[in-house]
Amino acid sequence: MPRTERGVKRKRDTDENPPKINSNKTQSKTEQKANSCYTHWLMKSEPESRIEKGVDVKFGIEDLKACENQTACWDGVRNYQARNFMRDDMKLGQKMFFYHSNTKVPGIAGICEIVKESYPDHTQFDPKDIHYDSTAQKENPRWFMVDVKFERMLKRFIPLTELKQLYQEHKDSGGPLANIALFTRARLSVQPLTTEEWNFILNLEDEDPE
DNA sequence: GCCAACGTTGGC
DNA sequence: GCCAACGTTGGC
Repeated sequence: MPRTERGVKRKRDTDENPPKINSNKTQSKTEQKANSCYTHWLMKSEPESRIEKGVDVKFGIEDLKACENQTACWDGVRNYQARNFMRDDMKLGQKMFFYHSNTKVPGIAGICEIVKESYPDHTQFDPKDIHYDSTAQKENPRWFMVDVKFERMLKRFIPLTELKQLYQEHKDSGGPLANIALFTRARLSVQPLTTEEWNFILNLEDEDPE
């Protein structure tokens, strides 16, 4: 139930024929890369109440913890590249960072596991849902989601500012975060991480924050 | 609440 | 298929 993907009124589909989705060059390049080496993920959701079309979009990591089995479906994603990562590349047992966005101190809060691979996002067919897509067809769903299960909180919250500083240093030094999607593809709500990026960030939880 | 960045739409 | 207009994301 993440509501990070804000409502989209879609009049026309640019993408009826999977898997050849985005003709956009940067996107297909990123996807090829994803197929070959991305095994970890970062997914954004908003931990603070915000009313959109009369509905509270809040879904922080504490909300996931409170779910049955500490598991929830990641519905409401309405961006093609984000969808493609979920639909094509996320595999059972892979780990993802739960990122808090649109909040006073954005950053990474915890770790979750993919416990169910992609299946159609039911909210696209629900006229009462804020992510309803009137043009989605039951026989040919457009939007997909995965199930994620809470694993643990990070030992300390890793704020965006810290990651950003490291990113800027690594851009010059060629360090592990030099190409991290969090800054190179800032608006993507479902992002891939290389194993190197994942391990580097994970090690930060044992360090003292500056 | 502002607004830069960027994805999408649709006229041509 | 270009690209201006428009809409969303999300940090600040």
